[in-house]
Amino acid sequence: MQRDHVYISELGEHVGAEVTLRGWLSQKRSSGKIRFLVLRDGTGFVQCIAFVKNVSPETFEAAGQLSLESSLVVRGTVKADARAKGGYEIDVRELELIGDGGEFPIQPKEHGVEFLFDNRHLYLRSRTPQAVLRIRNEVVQACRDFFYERGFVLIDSPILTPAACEGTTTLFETDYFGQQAFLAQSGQLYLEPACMAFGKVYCFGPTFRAEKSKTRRHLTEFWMIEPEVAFLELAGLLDLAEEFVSYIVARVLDRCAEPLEFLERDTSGLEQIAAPFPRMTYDQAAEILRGEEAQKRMREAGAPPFEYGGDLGALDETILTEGKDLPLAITHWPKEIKSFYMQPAEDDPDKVLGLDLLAPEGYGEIIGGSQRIHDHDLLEQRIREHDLPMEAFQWYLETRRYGTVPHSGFGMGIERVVTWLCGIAHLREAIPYPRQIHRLYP
RNA sequence: UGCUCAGAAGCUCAAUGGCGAGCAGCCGGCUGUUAACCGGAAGGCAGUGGGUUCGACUCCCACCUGGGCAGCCA
Repeated sequence: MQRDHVYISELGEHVGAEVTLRGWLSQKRSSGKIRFLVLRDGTGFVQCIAFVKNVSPETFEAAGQLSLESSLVVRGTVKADARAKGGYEIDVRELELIGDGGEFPIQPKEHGVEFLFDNRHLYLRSRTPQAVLRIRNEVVQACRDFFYERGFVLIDSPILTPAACEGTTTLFETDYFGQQAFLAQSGQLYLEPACMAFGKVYCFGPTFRAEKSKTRRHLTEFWMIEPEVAFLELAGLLDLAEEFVSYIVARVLDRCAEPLEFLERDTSGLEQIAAPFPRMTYDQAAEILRGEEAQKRMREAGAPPFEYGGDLGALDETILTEGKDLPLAITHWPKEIKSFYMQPAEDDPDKVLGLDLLAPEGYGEIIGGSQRIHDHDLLEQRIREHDLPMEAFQWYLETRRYGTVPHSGFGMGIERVVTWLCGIAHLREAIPYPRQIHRLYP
C-alpha cells in the first residue's frame, strides 16, 4: 500500500528524513521558545519538538494552543536522540490540526473507577487500557491459532437460545417474536453434536450470566472459548487444557513484552509455565483445605470454613494456588455441585469427571470442563433428577441416540486469563466495554 | 442479596461543629520538558430528605448512587 505518512513504530527506518505523522496529542509541555508535543498514533508514542526558530510563528503559536487529544498531522524530521523515550524525536516543521481535543475529560493523573468507566470510550486512549487490550488481542489470536493448527473446526454457537439449559435464574431473558428466549451462557450443548460431525470443534463468543455478582472476578457479559472433542476422555482433556494454556502464555511472553513491561508485570512466574501442571482430585484438595493451617486462615479471614462436598470459595482457591507458578488442575468433583451432563467416575459414582483449572497467584478459575455423559439413558435420568424440562433437551439427547461416543470439552474465560497474564486487579479492565451489574454504559 | 466503605469545584483529595488545595480550563512567564515548572484571576446550595444544635461537610435516621469483600461461576 502506498502511503504518504508513516507510523510511529516505523520511525527507525526514517532517521534523518522528513516524515508525516498522523495521530493524537497525548501530552504536551511548553517553555518560552520550545514546545513538546507527545503524539500517539496507535503504534506508539513520540515526542515532537516545536522550536521557535525551526517553525513559522503561526505553527509555533498553534503548538502552544493545542489541547490534549487533538488530532493532528505533524510534518518534521526524524532524529535519533538519547533523551527521547523510544530513541527518536520529531523536529517539527509543520502542524495541521484535524479535530480540536476540547476539554478532554481524562487527564494525565489519577481518576476514580466510576469516572474512568463512565468514560471508557475515551479511557481506551490511555496507556494502561491499551497495554491490557493488546495482550487480550494476543490471547485471542493465540487461542484461534492453537485450535486451527490442531485441526479444530470453528463452530459458532447461537447466542439466542430457546430454553434454559441449566436453570433460568442466571440467564438474561428476552422476547423472541413473542416467544421466550435467553442469551446463551455457554455454547457447549451445541458443540457436543458438532463434535460428532467434525471430531474436534470449538466456539468462541460472548456469553451472558445474569448473576448479580459484584466481585473483581465477574462480568455479566464475557468471552469464552470452548473446545469439544469426540472420543476424548478426562485424561486427554487435562492434556489439552494444559497444552492450551501453556501455548497462550508462551505466545504472550513472546509477543507482548512491551505491554507487559508497561504494566510492570513480573513475568518470572509465567516463564515457568509448561505442561504438565500439578493435578489433584477434589478429595486431595479437600484434604489440604481441612488441614489445620487452612482452617486457621479461613477463621482469620472471616471466610466461611471449607466443608467437604461443597464448592471451593475464593479463599480456598487462593490457599491452593498461592506461591505456585503453575496452574492447578482439580478433577473428580462431587456430582451434587456440578452440572447434570458430567460423566460419573467409574470407581466412584458420587464423583464426576469434571475439571477445574485454577490460575496461580489467586487469580481463580480460568477453565471449567468435563467429560460428558455419552450414555443416553443415564443422561436422560440426570435431566430428570435436575428437574430440567425434558422436551427442551430432545435434540441434545439425540447425540446419544445416534452413534454416541465418549467426548469431553471445557470453557475458558478470556477475561480471566487476560487479567491473570496482565497481573491486574479487576476483570473489567480486561474487556473493552465491561458489562456489570451496575454498568451498561457506555 | 449480605457485610463494609464512600458521596464536597470538570477530576483527585485535605480540614476537632464555624470550607481548603492540587490538576484541568482561562490569562501571563520560561530553550530540553517527561503526570514539567513559576505567577494571576475564576470556579462550591457539600447525593436526596429529615433530625440534633446558636450554628452541620462534620453528629443521628432514612433513602439514592457507587466502590471493596462474600456467594454464584469463566
